[in-house]
Amino acid sequence: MRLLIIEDEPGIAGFLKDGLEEEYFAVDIAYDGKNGLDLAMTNEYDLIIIDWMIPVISGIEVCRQIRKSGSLVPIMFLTAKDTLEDVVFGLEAGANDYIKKPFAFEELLARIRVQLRSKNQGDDSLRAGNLNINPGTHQVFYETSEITLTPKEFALLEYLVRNKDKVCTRSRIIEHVWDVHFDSDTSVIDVYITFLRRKLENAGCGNLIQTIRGVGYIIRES
Amino acid sequence: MRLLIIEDEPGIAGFLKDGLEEEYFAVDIAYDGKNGLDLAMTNEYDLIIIDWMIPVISGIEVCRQIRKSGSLVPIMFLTAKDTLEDVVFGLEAGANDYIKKPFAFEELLARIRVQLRSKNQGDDSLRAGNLNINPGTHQVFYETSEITLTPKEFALLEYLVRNKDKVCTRSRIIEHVWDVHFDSDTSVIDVYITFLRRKLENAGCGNLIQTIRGVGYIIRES
DNA sequence: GCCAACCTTACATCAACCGTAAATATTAAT
DNA sequence: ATTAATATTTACGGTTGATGTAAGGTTGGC
Repeated sequence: MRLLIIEDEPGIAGFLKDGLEEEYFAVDIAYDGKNGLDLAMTNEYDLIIIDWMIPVISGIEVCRQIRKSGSLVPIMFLTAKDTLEDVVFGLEAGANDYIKKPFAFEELLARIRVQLRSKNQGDDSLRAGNLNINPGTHQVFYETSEITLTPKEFALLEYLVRNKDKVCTRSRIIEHVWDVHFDSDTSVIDVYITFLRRKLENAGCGNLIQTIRGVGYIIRES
Repeated sequence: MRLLIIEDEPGIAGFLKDGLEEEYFAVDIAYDGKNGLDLAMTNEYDLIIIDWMIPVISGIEVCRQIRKSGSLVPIMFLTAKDTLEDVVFGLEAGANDYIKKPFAFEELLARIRVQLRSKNQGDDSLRAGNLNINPGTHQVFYETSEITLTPKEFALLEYLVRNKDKVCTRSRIIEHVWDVHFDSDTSVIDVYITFLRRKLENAGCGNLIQTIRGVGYIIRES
Protein backbone atom coordinates (compact mmCIF):
# COMPACT_ATOMS: atom_id res chain seq x y z
CA MET A 1 0.00 0.00 0.00
CA ARG A 2 1.37 3.32 -1.00
CA LEU A 3 0.93 6.53 0.95
CA LEU A 4 1.69 10.17 0.32
CA ILE A 5 2.50 12.49 3.19
CA ILE A 6 2.38 16.25 2.61
CA GLU A 7 4.05 17.83 5.62
CA ASP A 8 6.58 20.65 5.85
CA GLU A 9 8.19 19.92 9.23
CA PRO A 10 11.00 17.47 8.44
CA GLY A 11 10.88 16.08 11.97
CA ILE A 12 7.27 15.02 11.81
CA ALA A 13 7.53 13.92 8.20
CA GLY A 14 10.51 11.70 8.96
CA PHE A 15 8.87 10.28 12.05
CA LEU A 16 5.75 9.37 10.08
CA LYS A 17 7.71 7.92 7.18
CA ASP A 18 9.80 5.70 9.44
CA GLY A 19 6.85 4.55 11.48
CA LEU A 20 4.70 3.78 8.48
CA GLU A 21 7.46 2.01 6.62
CA GLU A 22 7.86 -0.25 9.63
CA GLU A 23 4.23 -1.09 9.01
CA TYR A 24 5.16 -2.07 5.47
CA PHE A 25 3.70 0.92 3.69
CA ALA A 26 5.51 2.49 0.75
CA VAL A 27 5.77 6.17 1.69
CA ASP A 28 6.41 9.28 -0.41
CA ILE A 29 6.90 12.69 1.17
CA ALA A 30 6.29 16.19 -0.15
CA TYR A 31 7.40 19.21 1.86
CA ASP A 32 4.99 21.73 0.39
CA GLY A 33 1.57 21.89 -1.17
CA LYS A 34 2.65 22.36 -4.75
CA ASN A 35 4.97 19.42 -4.71
CA GLY A 36 2.41 17.33 -2.91
CA LEU A 37 -0.26 18.11 -5.46
CA ASP A 38 2.10 17.20 -8.27
CA LEU A 39 2.87 13.86 -6.69
CA ALA A 40 -0.79 13.21 -5.92
CA MET A 41 -1.73 13.82 -9.54
CA THR A 42 1.08 11.81 -11.05
CA ASN A 43 0.82 8.71 -8.93
CA GLU A 44 -1.80 6.37 -7.70
CA TYR A 45 -1.78 6.45 -3.93
CA ASP A 46 -3.89 4.36 -1.65
CA LEU A 47 -4.14 7.13 0.92
CA ILE A 48 -2.91 10.70 1.34
CA ILE A 49 -2.09 12.48 4.58
CA ILE A 50 -2.04 16.28 4.42
CA ASP A 51 -0.99 18.78 7.01
CA TRP A 52 -3.33 21.75 7.30
CA MET A 53 -0.60 24.37 7.40
CA ILE A 54 1.87 23.89 4.59
CA PRO A 55 3.73 26.34 2.34
CA VAL A 56 2.96 27.42 -1.24
CA ILE A 57 -0.50 25.85 -1.50
CA SER A 58 -2.58 25.24 1.62
CA GLY A 59 -3.59 21.75 2.64
CA ILE A 60 -7.24 22.43 2.07
CA GLU A 61 -6.58 23.72 -1.41
CA VAL A 62 -4.52 20.64 -2.23
CA CYS A 63 -7.42 18.51 -1.08
CA ARG A 64 -9.89 20.43 -3.22
CA GLN A 65 -7.70 20.12 -6.28
CA ILE A 66 -7.34 16.40 -5.82
CA ARG A 67 -11.09 15.95 -5.56
CA LYS A 68 -11.63 18.25 -8.50
CA SER A 69 -9.58 15.89 -10.60
CA GLY A 70 -12.09 13.17 -9.85
CA SER A 71 -9.91 11.08 -7.55
CA LEU A 72 -11.58 9.24 -4.68
CA VAL A 73 -8.38 8.41 -2.82
CA PRO A 74 -8.87 8.56 0.97
CA ILE A 75 -7.49 11.82 2.38
CA MET A 76 -6.65 12.47 6.03
CA PHE A 77 -5.85 15.85 7.53
CA LEU A 78 -3.32 16.56 10.24
CA THR A 79 -4.38 19.69 12.03
CA ALA A 80 -3.28 21.71 15.02
CA LYS A 81 -6.52 23.61 14.98
CA ASP A 82 -9.55 21.83 16.24
CA THR A 83 -12.38 24.28 16.05
CA LEU A 84 -15.61 23.15 14.55
CA GLU A 85 -15.29 25.36 11.49
CA ASP A 86 -12.00 23.82 10.52
CA VAL A 87 -13.38 20.34 10.64
CA VAL A 88 -16.38 21.31 8.59
CA PHE A 89 -14.11 23.05 6.12
CA GLY A 90 -11.91 20.02 5.79
CA LEU A 91 -14.76 17.63 5.25
CA GLU A 92 -16.43 19.95 2.78
CA ALA A 93 -13.20 20.07 0.83
CA GLY A 94 -13.43 16.33 0.44
CA ALA A 95 -11.37 14.88 3.28
CA ASN A 96 -12.35 11.52 4.74
CA ASP A 97 -10.93 11.99 8.23
CA TYR A 98 -8.74 14.28 10.28
CA ILE A 99 -6.56 13.93 13.32
CA LYS A 100 -5.45 16.59 15.78
CA LYS A 101 -1.80 17.30 16.43
CA PRO A 102 -0.28 16.18 18.68
CA PHE A 103 -1.47 12.64 18.11
CA ALA A 104 -0.47 9.15 19.11
CA PHE A 105 1.07 7.19 16.28
CA GLU A 106 -1.09 4.22 17.16
CA GLU A 107 -4.22 6.24 16.69
CA LEU A 108 -3.10 7.52 13.30
CA LEU A 109 -2.31 3.99 12.26
CA ALA A 110 -5.69 2.74 13.36
CA ARG A 111 -7.46 5.48 11.42
CA ILE A 112 -5.40 4.75 8.34
CA ARG A 113 -6.46 1.13 8.50
CA VAL A 114 -10.08 2.16 8.83
CA GLN A 115 -9.82 4.18 5.64
CA LEU A 116 -8.05 1.44 3.75
CA ARG A 117 -10.56 -1.11 4.95
CA SER A 118 -13.60 0.93 3.96
CA LYS A 119 -12.01 1.39 0.57
CA ASN A 120 -11.97 -2.36 0.32
CA GLN A 121 -15.62 -2.62 1.42
CA GLY A 122 -16.17 -4.32 4.68
CA ASP A 123 -14.13 -7.26 5.69
CA ASP A 124 -11.09 -6.68 7.83
CA SER A 125 -8.83 -9.47 6.73
CA LEU A 126 -7.83 -10.10 3.17
CA ARG A 127 -8.56 -13.45 1.64
CA ALA A 128 -7.98 -15.40 -1.49
CA GLY A 129 -9.30 -18.91 -1.30
CA ASN A 130 -7.87 -20.45 1.85
CA LEU A 131 -5.16 -17.86 2.12
CA ASN A 132 -5.64 -15.33 4.85
CA ILE A 133 -3.74 -12.09 5.21
CA ASN A 134 -3.76 -9.81 8.20
CA PRO A 135 -2.42 -6.35 7.34
CA GLY A 136 -2.38 -5.33 11.00
CA THR A 137 -0.06 -8.05 12.22
CA HIS A 138 1.62 -8.81 8.88
CA GLN A 139 0.79 -12.43 9.20
CA VAL A 140 -0.19 -14.80 6.46
CA PHE A 141 -1.99 -18.08 7.01
CA TYR A 142 -2.77 -20.88 4.63
CA GLU A 143 -5.43 -22.99 6.26
CA THR A 144 -3.92 -23.42 9.72
CA SER A 145 -0.24 -22.95 9.02
CA GLU A 146 1.50 -19.61 9.09
CA ILE A 147 3.73 -18.50 6.24
CA THR A 148 6.64 -16.27 7.22
CA LEU A 149 7.33 -13.50 4.75
CA THR A 150 9.81 -10.65 4.57
CA PRO A 151 8.40 -7.11 4.32
CA LYS A 152 8.68 -6.86 0.55
CA GLU A 153 7.26 -10.31 0.04
CA PHE A 154 4.35 -9.39 2.26
CA ALA A 155 3.73 -6.11 0.50
CA LEU A 156 3.71 -7.79 -2.89
CA LEU A 157 1.36 -10.55 -1.81
CA GLU A 158 -0.92 -8.04 -0.12
CA TYR A 159 -1.13 -5.99 -3.27
CA LEU A 160 -1.91 -9.00 -5.42
CA VAL A 161 -4.60 -10.19 -3.03
CA ARG A 162 -6.19 -6.76 -2.70
CA ASN A 163 -6.47 -6.81 -6.46
CA LYS A 164 -7.43 -10.44 -6.82
CA ASP A 165 -9.17 -11.38 -10.05
CA LYS A 166 -7.62 -8.35 -11.71
CA VAL A 167 -4.40 -8.44 -13.69
CA CYS A 168 -1.68 -6.53 -11.89
CA THR A 169 0.60 -5.09 -14.53
CA ARG A 170 4.29 -4.74 -13.89
CA SER A 171 4.09 -0.96 -13.97
CA ARG A 172 1.38 -0.93 -11.33
CA ILE A 173 3.15 -3.40 -9.11
CA ILE A 174 6.33 -1.40 -9.23
CA GLU A 175 4.41 1.79 -8.47
CA HIS A 176 2.54 0.41 -5.50
CA VAL A 177 4.93 -2.00 -3.91
CA TRP A 178 8.20 -0.33 -4.77
CA ASP A 179 8.42 3.44 -4.94
CA VAL A 180 9.64 3.47 -8.48
CA HIS A 181 7.91 5.49 -11.18
CA PHE A 182 10.08 5.01 -14.23
CA ASP A 183 12.99 2.59 -14.18
CA SER A 184 11.29 -0.35 -15.79
CA ASP A 185 14.54 -2.12 -16.39
CA THR A 186 14.77 -4.41 -13.41
CA SER A 187 13.76 -7.93 -12.59
CA VAL A 188 13.02 -7.51 -8.88
CA ILE A 189 9.40 -8.35 -9.44
CA ASP A 190 10.22 -11.68 -11.05
CA VAL A 191 12.54 -12.56 -8.20
CA TYR A 192 9.99 -11.76 -5.54
CA ILE A 193 7.30 -13.64 -7.38
CA THR A 194 9.65 -16.62 -7.30
CA PHE A 195 10.23 -16.16 -3.55
CA LEU A 196 6.50 -15.96 -2.90
CA ARG A 197 5.68 -18.93 -5.07
CA ARG A 198 8.26 -21.07 -3.30
CA LYS A 199 6.98 -20.19 0.16
CA LEU A 200 3.36 -20.67 -0.86
CA GLU A 201 4.22 -23.98 -2.51
CA ASN A 202 5.98 -25.17 0.64
CA ALA A 203 2.88 -24.33 2.63
CA GLY A 204 0.77 -26.41 0.25
CA CYS A 205 -0.73 -23.44 -1.56
CA GLY A 206 0.67 -23.88 -5.03
CA ASN A 207 -0.37 -22.25 -8.31
CA LEU A 208 -1.93 -19.26 -6.62
CA ILE A 209 -0.06 -16.63 -8.57
CA GLN A 210 -0.48 -16.88 -12.30
CA THR A 211 1.65 -15.20 -14.96
CA ILE A 212 0.12 -13.11 -17.71
CA ARG A 213 2.92 -13.00 -20.18
CA GLY A 214 3.97 -9.53 -21.30
CA VAL A 215 1.63 -7.92 -18.81
CA GLY A 216 1.96 -9.00 -15.22
CA TYR A 217 0.46 -11.37 -12.65
CA ILE A 218 -2.92 -12.30 -11.25
CA ILE A 219 -4.35 -14.17 -8.30
CA ARG A 220 -7.63 -15.78 -9.17
CA GLU A 221 -10.14 -16.54 -6.46
CA SER A 222 -11.49 -20.09 -6.19
CA MET B 1 -5.44 -0.65 -31.60
CA ARG B 2 -2.43 1.29 -32.71
CA LEU B 3 -1.18 4.49 -31.14
CA LEU B 4 1.41 7.09 -32.04
CA ILE B 5 3.23 8.98 -29.32
CA ILE B 6 5.12 12.14 -30.23
CA GLU B 7 7.27 12.97 -27.23
CA ASP B 8 10.88 14.06 -27.02
CA GLU B 9 11.73 13.03 -23.44
CA PRO B 10 12.89 9.42 -23.72
CA GLY B 11 11.94 8.74 -20.10
CA ILE B 12 8.31 9.67 -20.51
CA ALA B 13 8.09 8.14 -23.96
CA GLY B 14 9.44 4.81 -22.73
CA PHE B 15 7.23 4.83 -19.68
CA LEU B 16 4.15 5.42 -21.85
CA LYS B 17 5.14 2.81 -24.40
CA ASP B 18 5.69 0.11 -21.77
CA GLY B 19 2.49 0.88 -19.92
CA LEU B 20 0.37 1.00 -23.06
CA GLU B 21 1.86 -2.16 -24.50
CA GLU B 22 0.88 -3.92 -21.30
CA GLU B 23 -2.62 -2.84 -22.26
CA TYR B 24 -2.18 -4.56 -25.64
CA PHE B 25 -1.83 -1.43 -27.74
CA ALA B 26 0.60 -1.35 -30.65
CA VAL B 27 2.72 1.71 -29.96
CA ASP B 28 4.96 3.78 -32.23
CA ILE B 29 7.12 6.59 -30.92
CA ALA B 30 8.48 9.71 -32.61
CA TYR B 31 10.97 11.91 -30.78
CA ASP B 32 10.27 15.11 -32.70
CA GLY B 33 7.49 16.81 -34.60
CA LYS B 34 8.81 16.19 -38.06
CA ASN B 35 9.23 12.50 -37.52
CA GLY B 36 5.87 12.32 -35.82
CA LEU B 37 4.12 14.02 -38.68
CA ASP B 38 5.79 11.67 -41.15
CA LEU B 39 4.57 8.65 -39.23
CA ALA B 40 1.10 10.12 -38.79
CA MET B 41 0.77 10.70 -42.51
CA THR B 42 2.13 7.35 -43.62
CA ASN B 43 0.23 5.16 -41.17
CA GLU B 44 -3.31 4.84 -39.99
CA TYR B 45 -3.39 5.27 -36.23
CA ASP B 46 -6.38 4.86 -33.96
CA LEU B 47 -5.18 7.64 -31.68
CA ILE B 48 -2.26 10.05 -31.51
CA ILE B 49 -0.73 11.54 -28.38
CA ILE B 50 1.32 14.68 -28.91
CA ASP B 51 3.44 16.60 -26.47
CA TRP B 52 2.98 20.36 -26.73
CA MET B 53 6.66 21.20 -26.58
CA ILE B 54 8.60 19.12 -29.07
CA PRO B 55 11.56 19.94 -31.31
CA VAL B 56 11.60 20.77 -35.03
CA ILE B 57 7.84 21.18 -35.50
CA SER B 58 5.64 22.17 -32.56
CA GLY B 59 2.91 19.86 -31.33
CA ILE B 60 0.19 22.26 -32.31
CA GLU B 61 1.55 22.53 -35.82
CA VAL B 62 1.70 18.76 -36.14
CA CYS B 63 -1.93 18.63 -35.07
CA ARG B 64 -2.95 21.26 -37.63
CA GLN B 65 -1.14 19.45 -40.42
CA ILE B 66 -2.82 16.17 -39.57
CA ARG B 67 -6.24 17.79 -39.63
CA LYS B 68 -5.40 19.62 -42.83
CA SER B 69 -4.81 16.27 -44.47
CA GLY B 70 -8.40 15.37 -43.71
CA SER B 71 -7.72 12.79 -41.00
CA LEU B 72 -10.20 12.54 -38.15
CA VAL B 73 -7.98 10.41 -35.91
CA PRO B 74 -8.47 11.28 -32.22
CA ILE B 75 -5.62 13.49 -31.00
CA MET B 76 -4.67 14.08 -27.38
CA PHE B 77 -2.26 16.71 -26.16
CA LEU B 78 0.18 16.38 -23.33
CA THR B 79 0.80 19.83 -21.99
CA ALA B 80 2.72 21.37 -19.14
CA LYS B 81 0.89 24.62 -19.69
CA ASP B 82 -2.67 24.78 -18.54
CA THR B 83 -3.83 28.29 -19.19
CA LEU B 84 -7.11 28.79 -20.92
CA GLU B 85 -5.57 30.14 -24.10
CA ASP B 86 -3.49 27.05 -24.58
CA VAL B 87 -6.46 24.78 -24.24
CA VAL B 88 -8.48 26.87 -26.67
CA PHE B 89 -5.56 26.89 -29.05
CA GLY B 90 -5.24 23.16 -28.83
CA LEU B 91 -8.89 22.50 -29.39
CA GLU B 92 -9.01 24.98 -32.26
CA ALA B 93 -6.11 23.19 -33.84
CA GLY B 94 -8.25 20.07 -33.87
CA ALA B 95 -7.35 18.18 -30.71
CA ASN B 96 -10.01 16.03 -29.08
CA ASP B 97 -8.67 16.13 -25.55
CA TYR B 98 -5.69 17.24 -23.58
CA ILE B 99 -4.07 16.21 -20.33
CA LYS B 100 -1.81 18.24 -18.09
CA LYS B 101 1.65 17.11 -17.19
CA PRO B 102 2.27 15.70 -14.72
CA PHE B 103 -0.49 13.16 -15.05
CA ALA B 104 -1.41 9.78 -13.60
CA PHE B 105 -1.11 6.93 -16.04
CA GLU B 106 -4.54 5.69 -14.99
CA GLU B 107 -6.14 8.92 -16.04
CA LEU B 108 -4.46 8.94 -19.40
CA LEU B 109 -5.57 5.37 -20.01
CA ALA B 110 -9.16 6.23 -19.07
CA ARG B 111 -9.18 9.16 -21.46
CA ILE B 112 -7.72 7.07 -24.25
CA ARG B 113 -10.49 4.54 -23.83
CA VAL B 114 -13.07 7.31 -23.91
CA GLN B 115 -11.73 8.50 -27.25
CA LEU B 116 -11.64 5.02 -28.71
CA ARG B 117 -15.13 4.30 -27.47
CA SER B 118 -16.71 7.44 -28.87
CA LYS B 119 -15.18 6.57 -32.19
CA ASN B 120 -17.13 3.36 -31.99
CA GLN B 121 -20.35 5.08 -30.85
CA GLY B 122 -21.55 4.10 -27.46
CA ASP B 123 -21.22 0.68 -26.00
CA ASP B 124 -18.28 -0.09 -23.79
CA SER B 125 -17.89 -3.81 -24.33
CA LEU B 126 -17.46 -5.20 -27.78
CA ARG B 127 -19.82 -7.83 -29.10
CA ALA B 128 -20.42 -9.93 -32.13
CA GLY B 129 -23.29 -12.32 -31.69
CA ASN B 130 -22.62 -14.28 -28.54
CA LEU B 131 -18.97 -13.32 -28.50
CA ASN B 132 -18.01 -10.77 -25.89
CA ILE B 133 -14.75 -8.87 -25.73
CA ASN B 134 -13.50 -6.79 -22.85
CA PRO B 135 -10.65 -4.47 -23.86
CA GLY B 136 -10.00 -3.49 -20.24
CA THR B 137 -9.29 -6.99 -18.95
CA HIS B 138 -8.28 -8.53 -22.28
CA GLN B 139 -10.81 -11.28 -21.80
CA VAL B 140 -12.93 -12.96 -24.46
CA PHE B 141 -16.08 -14.93 -23.72
CA TYR B 142 -18.24 -17.05 -25.97
CA GLU B 143 -21.52 -17.55 -24.16
CA THR B 144 -20.24 -18.54 -20.72
CA SER B 145 -16.84 -19.97 -21.55
CA GLU B 146 -13.68 -17.90 -21.66
CA ILE B 147 -11.36 -18.13 -24.64
CA THR B 148 -7.69 -17.60 -23.85
CA LEU B 149 -5.84 -15.60 -26.47
CA THR B 150 -2.29 -14.34 -26.85
CA PRO B 151 -1.86 -10.56 -27.16
CA LYS B 152 -1.63 -10.57 -30.96
CA GLU B 153 -4.57 -12.89 -31.29
CA PHE B 154 -6.57 -10.63 -29.01
CA ALA B 155 -5.58 -7.48 -30.87
CA LEU B 156 -6.57 -9.02 -34.19
CA LEU B 157 -9.93 -10.25 -32.94
CA GLU B 158 -10.60 -6.91 -31.28
CA TYR B 159 -9.97 -5.11 -34.53
CA LEU B 160 -12.23 -7.40 -36.51
CA VAL B 161 -15.03 -7.05 -33.99
CA ARG B 162 -14.69 -3.28 -33.73
CA ASN B 163 -15.20 -3.28 -37.49
CA LYS B 164 -17.82 -5.98 -37.65
CA ASP B 165 -19.99 -6.05 -40.77
CA LYS B 166 -17.23 -4.23 -42.58
CA VAL B 167 -14.59 -5.93 -44.68
CA CYS B 168 -11.16 -5.59 -43.09
CA THR B 169 -8.53 -5.53 -45.80
CA ARG B 170 -5.14 -7.02 -45.23
CA SER B 171 -3.41 -3.68 -45.36
CA ARG B 172 -5.84 -2.21 -42.85
CA ILE B 173 -5.28 -5.09 -40.50
CA ILE B 174 -1.54 -4.68 -40.72
CA GLU B 175 -1.84 -0.96 -40.13
CA HIS B 176 -3.94 -1.32 -37.00
CA VAL B 177 -2.78 -4.48 -35.34
CA TRP B 178 0.94 -4.47 -36.01
CA ASP B 179 3.34 -1.58 -35.42
CA VAL B 180 5.95 0.14 -37.51
CA HIS B 181 8.54 -2.61 -37.20
CA PHE B 182 6.38 -4.89 -39.25
CA ASP B 183 7.98 -6.32 -42.37
CA SER B 184 5.15 -6.60 -44.85
CA ASP B 185 4.78 -9.25 -47.51
CA THR B 186 4.47 -12.21 -45.23
CA SER B 187 1.61 -14.41 -44.29
CA VAL B 188 1.39 -13.58 -40.59
CA ILE B 189 -2.20 -12.52 -40.94
CA ASP B 190 -3.22 -15.82 -42.44
CA VAL B 191 -1.43 -17.61 -39.67
CA TYR B 192 -3.15 -15.62 -36.96
CA ILE B 193 -6.51 -15.99 -38.62
CA THR B 194 -5.92 -19.72 -38.47
CA PHE B 195 -5.00 -19.52 -34.79
CA LEU B 196 -8.12 -17.53 -34.02
CA ARG B 197 -10.43 -19.77 -36.01
CA ARG B 198 -9.10 -22.83 -34.24
CA LYS B 199 -9.60 -21.37 -30.77
CA LEU B 200 -13.05 -20.06 -31.64
CA GLU B 201 -14.01 -23.41 -33.15
CA ASN B 202 -12.88 -25.22 -30.01
CA ALA B 203 -15.08 -22.93 -27.95
CA GLY B 204 -18.05 -23.77 -30.17
CA CYS B 205 -18.01 -20.51 -32.05
CA GLY B 206 -17.19 -21.65 -35.56
CA ASN B 207 -17.48 -19.81 -38.87
CA LEU B 208 -17.30 -16.39 -37.25
CA ILE B 209 -14.49 -15.05 -39.38
CA GLN B 210 -15.23 -15.19 -43.07
CA THR B 211 -12.77 -14.79 -45.90
CA ILE B 212 -13.39 -12.32 -48.67
CA ARG B 213 -11.16 -13.63 -51.36
CA GLY B 214 -8.73 -11.09 -52.76
CA VAL B 215 -9.69 -8.52 -50.17
CA GLY B 216 -9.54 -9.58 -46.55
CA TYR B 217 -11.77 -10.80 -43.73
CA ILE B 218 -15.09 -9.95 -42.13
CA ILE B 219 -17.06 -10.80 -39.04
CA ARG B 220 -20.78 -10.63 -39.67
CA GLU B 221 -23.16 -9.97 -36.83
CA SER B 222 -25.95 -12.49 -36.14
C1' DG C 1 -6.32 -27.53 -66.02
C1' DC C 2 -4.06 -23.56 -64.41
C1' DC C 3 -3.10 -19.87 -61.46
C1' DA C 4 -3.51 -17.08 -57.56
C1' DA C 5 -5.06 -16.65 -53.15
C1' DC C 6 -5.59 -18.78 -49.04
C1' DC C 7 -4.88 -22.35 -45.39
C1' DT C 8 -2.07 -25.15 -42.61
C1' DT C 9 1.85 -26.99 -40.47
C1' DA C 10 6.41 -27.00 -38.97
C1' DC C 11 10.16 -24.65 -37.61
C1' DA C 12 13.23 -20.53 -36.41
C1' DT C 13 13.70 -16.52 -33.77
C1' DC C 14 13.22 -13.57 -30.14
C1' DA C 15 11.67 -11.70 -25.85
C1' DA C 16 9.69 -12.66 -21.42
C1' DC C 17 10.01 -15.23 -17.57
C1' DC C 18 12.15 -18.39 -14.09
C1' DG C 19 15.49 -19.79 -10.89
C1' DT C 20 19.75 -19.64 -8.83
C1' DA C 21 23.55 -17.43 -7.01
C1' DA C 22 26.26 -13.78 -5.89
C1' DA C 23 26.57 -8.86 -4.50
C1' DT C 24 24.86 -5.15 -1.87
C1' DA C 25 22.17 -2.91 1.72
C1' DT C 26 20.00 -3.07 5.96
C1' DT C 27 19.25 -4.52 10.60
C1' DA C 28 20.42 -6.78 14.87
C1' DA C 29 23.69 -8.53 18.16
C1' DT C 30 27.97 -8.55 20.49
C1' DA D 1 32.41 -0.22 16.23
C1' DT D 2 32.53 -4.65 14.46
C1' DT D 3 30.43 -8.61 13.22
C1' DA D 4 26.76 -11.52 11.96
C1' DA D 5 22.30 -12.29 10.16
C1' DT D 6 18.80 -11.11 7.18
C1' DA D 7 16.60 -8.64 3.41
C1' DT D 8 16.87 -6.75 -1.04
C1' DT D 9 18.68 -6.15 -5.49
C1' DT D 10 21.44 -7.35 -9.54
C1' DA D 11 23.27 -10.59 -12.87
C1' DC D 12 22.94 -14.31 -15.84
C1' DG D 13 22.08 -18.75 -18.15
C1' DG D 14 18.23 -21.84 -19.08
C1' DT D 15 13.45 -22.43 -20.35
C1' DT D 16 9.24 -21.43 -22.15
C1' DG D 17 5.97 -19.42 -25.10
C1' DA D 18 4.59 -15.89 -28.47
C1' DT D 19 5.56 -14.34 -32.86
C1' DG D 20 7.18 -14.44 -37.53
C1' DT D 21 8.93 -17.19 -41.69
C1' DA D 22 8.80 -20.47 -45.09
C1' DA D 23 7.15 -24.07 -47.74
C1' DG D 24 3.78 -27.29 -49.35
C1' DG D 25 -1.19 -28.37 -49.69
C1' DT D 26 -5.85 -26.89 -50.69
C1' DT D 27 -9.47 -24.26 -52.63
C1' DG D 28 -11.94 -21.37 -55.83
C1' DG D 29 -12.27 -18.71 -60.07
C1' DC D 30 -11.29 -18.50 -64.85
